[in-house]
Amino acid sequence: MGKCEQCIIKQFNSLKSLTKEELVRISSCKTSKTIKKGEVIFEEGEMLNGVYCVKDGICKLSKLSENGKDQIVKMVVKGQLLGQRSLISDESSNLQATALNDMEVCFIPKSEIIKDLQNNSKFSFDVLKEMAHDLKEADDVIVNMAQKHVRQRLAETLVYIHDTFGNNPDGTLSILLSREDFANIVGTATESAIRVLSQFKKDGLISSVGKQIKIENLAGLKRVE
Amino acid sequence: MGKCEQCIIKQFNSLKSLTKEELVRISSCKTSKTIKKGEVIFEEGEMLNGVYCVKDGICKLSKLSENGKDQIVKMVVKGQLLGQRSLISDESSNLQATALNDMEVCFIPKSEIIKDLQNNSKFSFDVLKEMAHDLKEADDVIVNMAQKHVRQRLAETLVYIHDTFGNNPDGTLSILLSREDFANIVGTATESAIRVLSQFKKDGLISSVGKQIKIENLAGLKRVE
DNA sequence: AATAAAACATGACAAATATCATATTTAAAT
DNA sequence: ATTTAAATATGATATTTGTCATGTTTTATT
Repeated sequence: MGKCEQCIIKQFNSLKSLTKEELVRISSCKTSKTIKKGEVIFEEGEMLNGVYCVKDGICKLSKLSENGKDQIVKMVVKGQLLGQRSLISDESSNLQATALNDMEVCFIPKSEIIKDLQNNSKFSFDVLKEMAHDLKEADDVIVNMAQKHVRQRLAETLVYIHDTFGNNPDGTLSILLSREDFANIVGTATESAIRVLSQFKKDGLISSVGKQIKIENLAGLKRVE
Repeated sequence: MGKCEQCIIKQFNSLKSLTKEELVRISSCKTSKTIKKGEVIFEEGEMLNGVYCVKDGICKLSKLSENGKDQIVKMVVKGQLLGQRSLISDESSNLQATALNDMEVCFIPKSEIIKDLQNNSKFSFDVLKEMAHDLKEADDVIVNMAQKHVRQRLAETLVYIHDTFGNNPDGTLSILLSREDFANIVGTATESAIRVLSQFKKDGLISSVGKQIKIENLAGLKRVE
């Protein structure tokens, strides 16, 4: 099993602020897991006893609404941590995590993380900064949900995925999402998401083959109202 | 001017985790301010060089959307802190803070707070916990905005205000909001908010005299779909 | 007290979105 | 390779919500 001290993934998250000694200690008690596409990593309401460090793959964080729809709140990719919030507030998870493709993750037990949060102020300040950033993003999503149309939210989602998660050599978005996933990000009916994407295609803003989507006119997408 | 060590307000927020020495130090550099109803405490995009501790009154945190509407993201009442997020991520404020009634606040300079965040791990863990809680609330709001109807969101807002901020001896909600404020919380047109509130009144769920709103049927409001 | 300005209220209509029905295509399973 | 199931697509229609117009009430100002 890999050693945390030597793992390059940590430089992308707050674990980079741990000392070598702390990393060695964490390395000795962490466990590696492979998670298959579609598998649930943890459920809404589940008590987490640790955090996951995503070494490879992508997952969605979603919450089931009373109307039976799953609202996707955030996506977590390679390099990021999963489950910190629940761990810190010592509550059961508010969201469900589901793998969007095959994943490699390391699980670090709660007790170890808490120990470091209490002793290493650089680490805890780093976690704090990440949380502050997440909160800002969440506030922005609230405003978008409340004030923008489905068309606009979907256009912005495409731009966001393009800018944040990058794309394949052929220019297609690196993340494969079903139309239903898009609907659940934007907060609309699947049919509506399909309709809007079809329209974007007709308008030459995107092209698509199956789930593979390519942005053809980024500036145009940004102008969608 | 009051002394932080003796101030009872701090027990409601993370400042309670500061040592007596830290509180004395902060007390010596804080400034008290009175803010009139309707006054802006800080604007969107403004760089904050400190946090506010709310001694009395209530304010709204909002963000201007491109369509010209002000989305209210959160309300901050007596006992809570204001501006921590921007301070921690070292960015300009993402939201505007506006007093909903006359307020008493203490302003604590950034340098003092940062010093304590770095040296007092109990304090920083406490701030972290509060932030984690805010993030959870924000995620819930996202789901509600995306999946529920205006009627339902407004009913839940009334219940939330009732449960969180309490009510006056006569049973009316302790926070006075205009119909426009309600619309800006729920993310709808002012006319729609007015219509829905009128309907709630007809249905006997609430009663109202001007801005004074009284919940007449809490269980009924919770059942609104 | 008179006037002006907000805030509140409501109708009529338009736009956005959801829902239901039903093909068609694509992927999965035997 | 065939069958089955799931995902995508699109039309028709209903519901929700927004916008504009206009009137009334409340609050603020002189």
